[in-house]
Amino acid sequence: MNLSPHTPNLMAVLEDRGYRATAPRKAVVELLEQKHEGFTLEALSEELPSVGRATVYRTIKLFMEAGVVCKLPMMDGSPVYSLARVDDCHYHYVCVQCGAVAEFEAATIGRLLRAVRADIQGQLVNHRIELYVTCDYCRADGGK
Amino acid sequence: MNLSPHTPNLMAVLEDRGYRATAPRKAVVELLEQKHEGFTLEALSEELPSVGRATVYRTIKLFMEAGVVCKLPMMDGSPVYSLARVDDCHYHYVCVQCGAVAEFEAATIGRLLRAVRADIQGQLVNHRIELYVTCDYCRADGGK
DNA sequence: CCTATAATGATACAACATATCAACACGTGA
DNA sequence: TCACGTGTTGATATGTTGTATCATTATAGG
Repeated sequence: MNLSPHTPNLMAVLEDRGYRATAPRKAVVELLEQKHEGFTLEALSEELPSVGRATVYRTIKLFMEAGVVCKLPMMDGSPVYSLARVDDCHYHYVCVQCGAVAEFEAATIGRLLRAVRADIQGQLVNHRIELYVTCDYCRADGGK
Repeated sequence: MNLSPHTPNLMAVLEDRGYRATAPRKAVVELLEQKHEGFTLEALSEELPSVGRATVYRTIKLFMEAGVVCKLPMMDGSPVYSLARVDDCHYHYVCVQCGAVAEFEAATIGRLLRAVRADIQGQLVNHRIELYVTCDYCRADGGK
């Protein structure tokens, strides 16, 4: 893993996985590097009129397979996408108002999972933990 | 709260909330009481050809508002619905193979949230925790 | 039994996402 | 440089999940 936080070379991630560095993909990457937290694919696509919608979805899917982009559900279930900056296991918290996504890492969670494993039937294969917050910026806005 | 585990009187839940006990709703309830774990609304609707799709969705929505039915995302984001049997705060684990849903309660989670609150910016307003397992039954099937 | 209102269901629509497929771009080997 | 095979694109159609609309019907309560 050689993703440097905040400035991963996204195009290289794709090339390392055997994909070509095409113009449409570069356009997606360029946008991604700017608005890398808490975006929707429809918005992304609208901001890239030169790139087909299908290609935007496909490119993001490649990044998800590479573990570089995460998709998470808002409280109502609608999807938000986010660039992952921490390379290994991480969790997200999302602002319920503006959709901004941040990551956190909690050693506590490992302990939680070990404790929970005893309480459930079956073999734990995965888990999902999402926190929903009002971010400081939105709180300062006074709910505007 | 007077939901007796495993056999809640679902129709009464609706009536307590001011809704009528109509025939379509009774049909939904009857099915719900049988296959109460890990179902999709499309499947539910298909099994109730006498009830309109919209009514199935509407009825389940009422149960969700009453806290009696939960909607949770599978690992790929697709929704699964489940009857809630425990009345207060509870969490779910889902079999990734058959979609069966079970509930668990972990005191640990309260501690987790308190610990995490210090690690994140913003005000925690909600959270989501889902565990994905291979249930004993599916494991016995040998991945069939 | 009448009437106001809740509820239904057919249909259309919306949001999010993938499948199809002809046209195109790209790298490579001749 | 050309030709070829394959990866890629984008327009379009389709799929999935869910809600809005609205004319019609059912229901409860006087």
